[in-house]
Amino acid sequence: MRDEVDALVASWARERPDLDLSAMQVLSRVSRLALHLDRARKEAFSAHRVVAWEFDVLAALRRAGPPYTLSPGSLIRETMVTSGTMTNRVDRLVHRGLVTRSADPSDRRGVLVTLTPEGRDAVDGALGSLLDAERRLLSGLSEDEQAQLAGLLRSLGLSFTDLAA
Amino acid sequence: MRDEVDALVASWARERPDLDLSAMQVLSRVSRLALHLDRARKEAFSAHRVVAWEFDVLAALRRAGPPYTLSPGSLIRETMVTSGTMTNRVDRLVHRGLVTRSADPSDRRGVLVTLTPEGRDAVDGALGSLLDAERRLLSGLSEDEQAQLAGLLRSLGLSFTDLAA
DNA sequence: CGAGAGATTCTTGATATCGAGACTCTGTGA
DNA sequence: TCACAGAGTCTCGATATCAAGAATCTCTCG
Repeated sequence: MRDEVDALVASWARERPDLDLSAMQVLSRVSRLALHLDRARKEAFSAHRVVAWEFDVLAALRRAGPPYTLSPGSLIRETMVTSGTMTNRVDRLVHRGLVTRSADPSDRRGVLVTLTPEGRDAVDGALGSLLDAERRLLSGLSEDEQAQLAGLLRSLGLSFTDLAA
Repeated sequence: MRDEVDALVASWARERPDLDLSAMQVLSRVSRLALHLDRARKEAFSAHRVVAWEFDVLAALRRAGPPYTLSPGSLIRETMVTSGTMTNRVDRLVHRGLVTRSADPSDRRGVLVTLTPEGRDAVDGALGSLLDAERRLLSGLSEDEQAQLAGLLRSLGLSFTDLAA
């Protein structure tokens, strides 16, 4: 079976027969899959009145374990966004009652963001729907294939970050 | 070697031992790789004074072959953005002199977007840098592994779009 | 002990996106 | 032929992001 990326590469090959396009076969598929995945996540979250960026923040707090508290700096590192973005996100989550913001008693520069019970319910529900949706999306691959794919993606990601460093 | 996703899954497993997290092993890696890839693309394009969204539009026109002309509707389908976004993109590319906009002689509702020689130079240069960067990012995998990965991603993508339909 | 480098968070302004709806034009069916 | 459903494009308002810099506080080192 041919997919969109095969078509993409074929049209580049027609116009630029001088180039080696093999890298596209892998990396264009990664980008396209990520796009489709974003839409699927959005869909999965909608039943829980949560959008993707909210989930990212709430999930980081949930994963931290009780008392479900992290600094904005930790949240920035976990979610890979800038500090301005995180300030804005925390503001809106406070306004929705899903997290609270309080002063860090041990560092007067610092702030602590804590999940409320409502926030915890929201993230737990959304995670369930997300995992259901993801399993459905992966159902076309056998377990062996899924494991193989996870392994190759791990290798690729590790060599990415090595190159960046 | 462990990566960030192994750590992510491990912390979810600690907090939610009741859930089956295997799907994350594949799909979280896809999302994260796409993020890193976006940054690498941006970097590769910068030498040619092109940003990613500009490349996406110019590349669609370049792939179409002479006379390098497409309708906004075709560009929307190629680049997977909304019509409002495409209007805005074409406006700015016209302003930069990389494309022209003209009336479609055969349909008075229609518009034709055409690559200028400057646009063609820009996209050809950017494509070269992009492919160089992508090959570097993939250099950690053997050719066999790259082919295997491309094949698995193709299967996954095809089953995605089947499910969406 | 005090100065300055660094950490932490927030503010501001520029940018780019989406979604919904407006507008114009095409082409078909009665 | 003429209404009208639908295609194609654009406008507008809401939203979210980033980058750069300001403001505040900590802590090391001379």
